[in-house]
Amino acid sequence: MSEVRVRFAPSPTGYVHVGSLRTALYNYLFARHHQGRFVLRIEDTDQSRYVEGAVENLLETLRWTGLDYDEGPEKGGPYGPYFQSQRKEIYHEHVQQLLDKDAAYPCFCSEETLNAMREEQQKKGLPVMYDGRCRNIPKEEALERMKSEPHVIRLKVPRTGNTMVKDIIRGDVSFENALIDDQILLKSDGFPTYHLANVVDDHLMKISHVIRGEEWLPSTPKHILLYRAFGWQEPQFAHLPLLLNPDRTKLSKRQGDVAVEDYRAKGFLPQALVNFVALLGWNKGDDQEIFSLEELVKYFSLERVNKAGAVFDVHKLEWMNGHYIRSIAEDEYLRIGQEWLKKLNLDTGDAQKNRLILQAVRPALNKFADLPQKTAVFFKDALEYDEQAKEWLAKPESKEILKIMIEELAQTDELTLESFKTLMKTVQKRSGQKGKDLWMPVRAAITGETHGPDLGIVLTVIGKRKVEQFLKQALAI
RNA sequence: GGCGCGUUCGUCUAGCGGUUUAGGACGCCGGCCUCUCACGUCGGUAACACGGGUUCGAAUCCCGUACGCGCUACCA
Repeated sequence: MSEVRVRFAPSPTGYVHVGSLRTALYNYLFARHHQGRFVLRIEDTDQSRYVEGAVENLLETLRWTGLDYDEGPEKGGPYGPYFQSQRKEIYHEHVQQLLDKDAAYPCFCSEETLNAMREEQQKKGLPVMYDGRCRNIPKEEALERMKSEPHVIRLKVPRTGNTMVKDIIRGDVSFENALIDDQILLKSDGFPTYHLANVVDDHLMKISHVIRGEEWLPSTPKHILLYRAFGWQEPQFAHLPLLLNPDRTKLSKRQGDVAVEDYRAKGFLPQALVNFVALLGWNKGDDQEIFSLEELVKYFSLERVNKAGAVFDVHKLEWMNGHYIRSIAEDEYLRIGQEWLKKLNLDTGDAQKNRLILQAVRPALNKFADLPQKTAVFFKDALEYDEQAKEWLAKPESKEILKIMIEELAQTDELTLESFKTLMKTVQKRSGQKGKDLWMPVRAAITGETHGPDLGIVLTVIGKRKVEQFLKQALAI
C-alpha cells in the first residue's frame, strides 16, 4: 500500500456528534495503524449554518479525546488551507476545468422552476431528479447568460451505463447512471457543494482512503464520476455502519445525548467513550473489550468493521466508564474527582476528607456527575430514616449499642479511621454484639439507611460532633 | 414512490460449510465475598427474520419475501 492518508472532515455545527467521533476515531486508528497521516479538514461551505465558536469547540473536543491529527487547523501542513471556506478560488478553477471539458454546465433554473418540476415528477411517479433542461443550452448562449443571470454549475452525468463503487466494507455496489442526478457542484452564492469540495480537496490533499458514514454511500457514484471527469485516480472507499437510537433510527438529538460534549459534561472519561465507540461496529475478533488507544491502533482494521448499524447503548457505556473510573491510577482518579467536587459544590474544604469521600464512593461511581447522589450520606444535616433503618433502631439491642457508643465517643478526641476501629472493638466487647447486629444499628443511626459506603469513612468524614448528634437523635425515636 | 444498504440473545457482538448442546460483554436473576450497598467473583436467563434452493452437511453460499434503516436539497 502506498502512503496512507485519511481525513476527518466535519462541518462545524457547534458540537461533535458521537457518530462523528466514531468516524474520526476509525480514520485515526487506520492512519496510525498504517503509519499514515491523519488530516483534519473543516467543511464550512454552508454559510447559512455558520455557528460561532464551533471550530474551537471541535478542536477542544478532539484534544480531549486524544485523537491528534497531523495536518489541519492550527497545525498547517503542505496541502492547506484546511478550511474549505478559504479554498474558494481552488474550487472555481476546477469548475472552470470541468466547464472547459464540457463535463459540467451552468443551470439557470429558479427554485420555483425546480419545485414545479419535482411536483410534476412526483405526480407522474417518476424518479425525482433534475431533468437536464439547461444541459442543452448552446455554449455561446450559456456563457453570455452566466455574466448576468444567477446560476449554479451542474455535473453532466452520463445518461447510460453503470457506476461501480468498490467499498472495502460492503464490496461492490453498482448504481445506474440514468438514476444519478446532475449534481450541483457550485452554488449560486459561489460556494461549492459538499460533493465538489470534498472530491477536489481529497484529491489535492492526496487522500488515499475515504472512511465515512454510510449515509454517503448513495452519493459516492457521483463522486467517482467527478474524479473521472477530472481525470483523477479515485481513492478507496469505506462506508461505516450508522450509529442508531434505541428505536433503530439514525442516532439523533431528541432521543438523548448525541454530543461528545454532553458525555464529557456528565463525567465520562475520554478513554471510556473512545473505547466504547470503537466497539460500535468493530471488534478484535476475540473476547477482548477493554482497549487503550494504543491497543486499538495496534489491532484495528477495516476488514473487521461490521456492515449493520449499531444501537448506542448508554447502559453499557456507563458500565465501561465505571470500569475505567476504577482502573485508572488512584492519583489520577483523585485529581479528576477533586475537580468535580469543586464543580459540584461538594468540596469540604478539607483535602483529607475530600480524598476519603472519593475513595469511599469509587466502587459505586459510574460517572462523575453522579457524585452528588453517591456522596449524599456525607453531607446530611438532618436525618430521615427509611423503613429498614427504623426496624433496626427499634430493637432494644440497637439502643444499647448506641448508648455505649455515645459514652465511648465522649472519651475519644476526634474520629479517625483508626480511632473508629478501636471504638467499635470496645462497643463490641461491652454490648456483646458483633457482625451485622453490631454495625447495622450504627449505620442506620448515622445514615438513616441500611446501605452505603464504608462506615469508618462515613463517620470519620462526618466528624465526632455530628455523629454524637445523630446517635442521640436515633436514640430518641 | 425510486435507488441503495442491512437483518445472530433486549443491546454490542464472535461465528467466514462440519471443532456449535451457537461463544463473550452489557442488562436482568441467583450464589459467594462483605456491617450494608457497590466492587469483585461464580452460575443462570436469552438469539441465527421467514421461505425456497445448493450440499452428505448451512447461522455460514445462492434466490425470493418480509421488516428496518439510509439517500433522494443551491445541508453536510
